[in-house]
Amino acid sequence: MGVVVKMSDVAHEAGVSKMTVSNVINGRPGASDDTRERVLAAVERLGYRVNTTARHLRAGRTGAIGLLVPHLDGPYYAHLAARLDTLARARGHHVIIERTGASREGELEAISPERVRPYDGLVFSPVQLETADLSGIGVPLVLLGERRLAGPFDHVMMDNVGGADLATTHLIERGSRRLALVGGRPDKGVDSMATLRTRGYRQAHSRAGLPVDEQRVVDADSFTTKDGYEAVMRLHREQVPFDGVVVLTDAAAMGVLRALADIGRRVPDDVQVVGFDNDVEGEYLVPRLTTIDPDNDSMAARIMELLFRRVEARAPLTGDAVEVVTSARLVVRESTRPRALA
Amino acid sequence: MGVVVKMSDVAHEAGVSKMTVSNVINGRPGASDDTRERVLAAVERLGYRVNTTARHLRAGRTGAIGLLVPHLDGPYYAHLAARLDTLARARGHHVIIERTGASREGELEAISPERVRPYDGLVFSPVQLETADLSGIGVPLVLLGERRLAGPFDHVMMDNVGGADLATTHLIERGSRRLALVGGRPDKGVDSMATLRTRGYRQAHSRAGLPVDEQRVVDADSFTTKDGYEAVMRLHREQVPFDGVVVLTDAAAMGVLRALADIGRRVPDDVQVVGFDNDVEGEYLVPRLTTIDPDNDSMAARIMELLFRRVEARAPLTGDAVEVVTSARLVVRESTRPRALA
DNA sequence: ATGAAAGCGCTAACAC
DNA sequence: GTGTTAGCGCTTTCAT
Repeated sequence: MGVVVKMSDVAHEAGVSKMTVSNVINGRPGASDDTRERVLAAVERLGYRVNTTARHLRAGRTGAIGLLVPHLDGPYYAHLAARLDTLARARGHHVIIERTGASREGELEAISPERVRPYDGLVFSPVQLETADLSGIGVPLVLLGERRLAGPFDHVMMDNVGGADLATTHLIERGSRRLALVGGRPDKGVDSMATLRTRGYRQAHSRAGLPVDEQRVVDADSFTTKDGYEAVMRLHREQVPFDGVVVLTDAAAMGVLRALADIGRRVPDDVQVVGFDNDVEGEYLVPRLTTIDPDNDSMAARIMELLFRRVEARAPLTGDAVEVVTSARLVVRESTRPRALA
Repeated sequence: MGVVVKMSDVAHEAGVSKMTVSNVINGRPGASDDTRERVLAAVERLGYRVNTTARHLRAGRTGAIGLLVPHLDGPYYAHLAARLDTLARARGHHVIIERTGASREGELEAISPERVRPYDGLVFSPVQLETADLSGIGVPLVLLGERRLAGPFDHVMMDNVGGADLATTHLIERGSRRLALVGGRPDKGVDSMATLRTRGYRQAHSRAGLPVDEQRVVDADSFTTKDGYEAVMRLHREQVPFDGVVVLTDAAAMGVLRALADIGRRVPDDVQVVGFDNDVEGEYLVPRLTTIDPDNDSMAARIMELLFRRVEARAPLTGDAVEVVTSARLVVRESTRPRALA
């Protein structure tokens, strides 16, 4: 247990040199099948595992990928972190999470040379910072999230517009004509989750040739369950007619469902509801929530692909920045009707 | 930017040897004040930072602390992870999060020699595993959470019993006599958050000489907002009288507050409510939630203290296991009455 | 009080 | 196809 097996032990056991062991372990060519087998057998027998610290020292790397996120309150970034870490491990790295607090100072500190030095690469979800703030960064960097920063940075974002369009179109196809939007927000030039999803809602309407009734577009502070509940209650109080609700998040959709129950409207018979995010809870609600799956897994995969392209090339900023928008998928469950109405 | 300053550069700049630089940097004795100053000046001027990878290689360590948790759904473990990471960094380490999925297989895999090897130490919140499963572990380990495993392991837990007692006693002192317990669970020998907090509720009653009316002890599936809401609705439907509610979690307390509003009972005038966890949201509820603060920060501090005691001694299991119970604190806000009634 | 040498475990570069 | 040499940046040991 206490004994640590090193490469030279394997070399000795297999009757070869350390270098040959290294070559075999790393799948490099230039070792006969015979030698390869003996080495692998020795590795197996001794239970050898490479010392990544030594490998990183030699390679001039640390093995750490920094994930800079505004907060860890919701499940979103926590899940993303877990997913990214799994992917990083497959490449001999690991993910360190740093909270920026969503403030300009917090973000500036997090990307300062001092703090950034220990990382081989960075995944950053910016809230306040602009392109200029990132100019001197000496580390491979992938941007994440709604904010589209011009510049030489790879950027991965979920398809907020397309997803909301998908959700809205689904409700229209299944017979709703007066669609409320819970969490809608006016488009003031700055992209955010809310403005982008609102754009998708409008886009679907215009494609279907349906007008948007502005009194049905209700803002919802922070997209919590409570906000969703109150948004519906407000519509009800003000007697705004609606037969479908597009909700900006599943959390808020939970509140929407409860509110509809409280005011005696059946889902999906009287009102259809569609959420966004595909939170696990949605599957256990009554009725089970139809929602948009932003496919966070493939988002995480794309992020790591882009990041390691640069990490491995040891080139933080080689001109060709890539922008990836991962495609959203509709998950139909019980809060929308099983098929189109006549 | 691209140039990396190493210790030999500093040594050259200060006109001393690497060894002297190392001594100064690490605060070791045996360097004249004069030399020390020159070295520090050189460090400053060149912007030198130690290469932790090299340091760890030399020390035979990795710098990684593994945090093995069942899941990352709620804010609880996410916050803990962030807190632990901050503390670990102060000691030149960092925290890697691993999800076990709360299953026996998941936990066994996570503590397998293969997976554990890359860590200098482990913080583990066990759900299924028993002492025997941890027997051969060759890494410093601190256990975390409700489950009290016999054995040579340090263990840190929050004071669930004391906290619930504190909450219950507070309600009694402020004049409630018929206290409901939302999330209560019968004590079947296996300790869990729910059974421990239930014990505190009973303990406070018996100390105050008050009987516990079992029909007021309501189970709540998974302590979500919805569970809390439904628990109160059930009490209401079954016409169980109550003038105070102890809720096992703040999340559930949110549902309790809404339910009380729905059935027209004023808080704290008709019914007092106290939660547990001191979630940030509690401060923004209407009324603001009185709650128990489990002091997660000092819990995190104790965990790291205990862990590094072993990491630095390079002794995973030196006989003297410590069990720490961090003390809970009452946070009085608006959901309980400002002072004792006559 | 300070320094020189050796080596942590691995791999790039160059023999053989 | 395989081995040898050298060195990544740091710290332990032993001299001075």
